[in-house]
Amino acid sequence: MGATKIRNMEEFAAVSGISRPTVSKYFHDPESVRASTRQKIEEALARYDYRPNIFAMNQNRKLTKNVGVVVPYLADPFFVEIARNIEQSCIDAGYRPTLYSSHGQPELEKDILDSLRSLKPAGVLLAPLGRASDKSAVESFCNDVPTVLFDSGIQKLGLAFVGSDNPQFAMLIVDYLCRTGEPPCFLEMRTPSNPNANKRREGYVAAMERLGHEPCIVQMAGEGWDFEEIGRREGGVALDRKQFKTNTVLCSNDRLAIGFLTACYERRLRVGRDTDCTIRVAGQDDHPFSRFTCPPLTTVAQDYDAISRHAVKSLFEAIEGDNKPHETTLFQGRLVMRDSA
Amino acid sequence: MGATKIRNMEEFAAVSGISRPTVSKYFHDPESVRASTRQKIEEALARYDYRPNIFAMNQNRKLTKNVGVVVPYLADPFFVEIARNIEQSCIDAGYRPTLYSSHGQPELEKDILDSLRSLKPAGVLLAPLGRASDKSAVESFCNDVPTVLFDSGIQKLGLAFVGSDNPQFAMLIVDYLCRTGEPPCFLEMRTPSNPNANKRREGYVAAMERLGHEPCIVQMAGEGWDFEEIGRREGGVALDRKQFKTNTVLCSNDRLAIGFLTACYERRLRVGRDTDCTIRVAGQDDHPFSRFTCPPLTTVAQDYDAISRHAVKSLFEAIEGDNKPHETTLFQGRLVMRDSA
DNA sequence: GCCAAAACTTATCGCGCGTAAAACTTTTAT
DNA sequence: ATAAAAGTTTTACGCGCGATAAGTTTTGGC
Repeated sequence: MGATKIRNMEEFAAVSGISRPTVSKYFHDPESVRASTRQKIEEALARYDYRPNIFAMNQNRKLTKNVGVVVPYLADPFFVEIARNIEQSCIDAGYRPTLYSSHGQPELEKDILDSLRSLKPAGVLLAPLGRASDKSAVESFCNDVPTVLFDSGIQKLGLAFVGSDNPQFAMLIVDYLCRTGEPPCFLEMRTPSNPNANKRREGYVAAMERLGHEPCIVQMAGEGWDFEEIGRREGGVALDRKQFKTNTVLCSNDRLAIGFLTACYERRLRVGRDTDCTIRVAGQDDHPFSRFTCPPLTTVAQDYDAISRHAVKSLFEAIEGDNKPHETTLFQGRLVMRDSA
Repeated sequence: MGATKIRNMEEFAAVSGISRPTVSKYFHDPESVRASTRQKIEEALARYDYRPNIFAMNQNRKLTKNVGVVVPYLADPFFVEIARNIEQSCIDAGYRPTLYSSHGQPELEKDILDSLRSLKPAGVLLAPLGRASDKSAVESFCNDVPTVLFDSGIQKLGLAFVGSDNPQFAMLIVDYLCRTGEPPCFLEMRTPSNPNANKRREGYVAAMERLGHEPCIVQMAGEGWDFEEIGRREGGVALDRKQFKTNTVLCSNDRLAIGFLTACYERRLRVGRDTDCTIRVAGQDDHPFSRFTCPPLTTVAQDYDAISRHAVKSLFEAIEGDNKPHETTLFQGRLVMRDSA
């Protein structure tokens, strides 16, 4: 450590024996300067630990190194997992990710996009609220800022969409459930926040028809993102009303399933595939907690890793010039057999 | 909307009929200008929707309006809940919160603090990793940036510490468990990441001794933040080894309890307070999922709301000049009786 | 209506860096 | 060896705003 403190790039350039514009170039892209120059700068960097003023940098740069990551509901560990992967990929690529959660509130989502604009981000990875999103706000945002949508797509907005092949999810697990017992009923919210729910229902219906079974869809009342509570309360109502025509229930997602398992427990129904069980329950997503429900939840795993990796890749390709048309990438689910079905 | 686009404060001042320095003053604090002036500016604001360049603002201001919020592990919905409250309080106070998660990695925590420095935040709300934190890094950060610690305190670092009265948590639930059945054994990790765990153990021991029972502490192997899996795997080992001297297990926190419930399920142990149950399990925290375990988990609720509210309040008081000495504020827990104990 | 205080205007500087142009130096290719 | 290419230095300007000083207008209390 040098004793003198470096106050700005001018001073740092002086102690490293390089001119300021070249130093500036170095910070923009270390590879863009000659190796001998780079070495000089890095030696000075080690001795004085100077760091460019981030505000002054971003003020004049057309494009900052900021990347916004927006998820609809951070209380869902699924999104935390995705966010963690995305953040890491961004850092590795030399960008500064910032995480935002809409917390299920459309107003907040709008505010986030609004304040994100003023950060002049190089790009944004956005998982929109879905049905509740202010479409025109999202659309105008996508027009202004390079944005890749993930998890839940809105029309063909943004540079690309990366998500899961939801119909395949449903088909995969319907297949499994039919092979191993009675065909499943489908439990979902009447007005799901997330458009993926519709794809999953359609996948369920298609799979059932293909296998020659009549679909049985049970829809629950309730709004918002409090899925577990809705699954418990309204799923319980459905149980009491005997709305399930078979002993097998496929939930639209794991969080509903977790709540529904509680409803079953409250009614002393044994859940599982053993002979002494009266009901089978399955979910979709492989929520981090599904491993720990009682019984552990059989489900279809989203490929968190592939989704986050590909979303980041798409964004950076677009930022760095590749002018591709809008592309939708969907990843397959993987069956996770546990004890609940 | 006016047709002409406003490029900077100069132009905006022109269309609003006010001088630039006064407009600047307005954006710094709307109350600091005359009502008639404020009205003129706000009318122009409605017509032209100009927003000051955030980078130029922060470059010259001694203090930005940025507030950093750092949590150790976002995959734990407890921290999401706290973060959500804190974010809202900051926004209401006119600040810009930014959320970071250390994701259980000490290196990442250090990086976050490092990059936070360069954002010149007005203040930071930090829930450190705890035992794994780089103490000297946290200390030097606290010396440079107004920081309020929460959840897990490190010595007397920072402006203040806001958390839960952990000994009281343990006493509260030990009391309850003893009143309603056999005295509890205490299940925890051998090397807990979080210093709160030690306080809880001490509270447990004190409460047991006060009630004339011999403490029984079962410690589990395992490192990291994967509490549920540790509770399941190592809790299961403890069950198999019959390490619990009574039929009641108090877990150091809810996430361990959630995993431990799975371990019980795997061994076909009925958990609860009914006569046909063989084991009672309780947790501490009132994790958002505890309502949905099977059986629902009896626990001690952290006062999320009070903690987040008071942490933000402490920070803003300190920022706005009150030069108080370091103050520790602990909130009481509330017993949440469910079916597991 | 007077007068001091408060609020505003005008003018000017500085922040730390990006960026561009022109002259210069080093490296690479022929 | 020579020319071309690539990298570097010097010089200079601009970004959008914060901050300040000196002068002008408005306000509110009497």
